[in-house]
Amino acid sequence: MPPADPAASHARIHAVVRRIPRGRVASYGQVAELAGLPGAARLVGYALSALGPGSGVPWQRVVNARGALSPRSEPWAELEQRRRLEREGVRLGRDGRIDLDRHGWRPRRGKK
DNA sequence: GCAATGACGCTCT
DNA sequence: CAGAGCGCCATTG
Repeated sequence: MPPADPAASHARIHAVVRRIPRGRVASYGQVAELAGLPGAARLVGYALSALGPGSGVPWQRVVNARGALSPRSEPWAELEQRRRLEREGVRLGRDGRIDLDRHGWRPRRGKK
């Protein structure tokens, strides 16, 4: 399969994040893998940051592999993300970490 | 077109 | 457990 176009990868990531159900979180690496870009965790973060408000993408459900939120250019967003997740039923530990064992998204290979 | 940067991940020391 | 190094792809100067 030929290499995917830049815009395609972007769209794939976008689609994967959108399928994350409420109350669950997925890691960047996981999203990247599902998007067909294994090992490109950075791309996910970059793609999301490049997006923006109103994109319809629940970016808040994307956290790092440790289940913690990633500091962004502006610290406000981190708090916003945490607040949104808690509102969806996701509880954070004392260290601000999410129990992936409990809230980690387990995609179904329904893909075909 | 090259170099630097960025919401990351994994392995090794 | 903490720190450093390498890989990954796209965007920007």
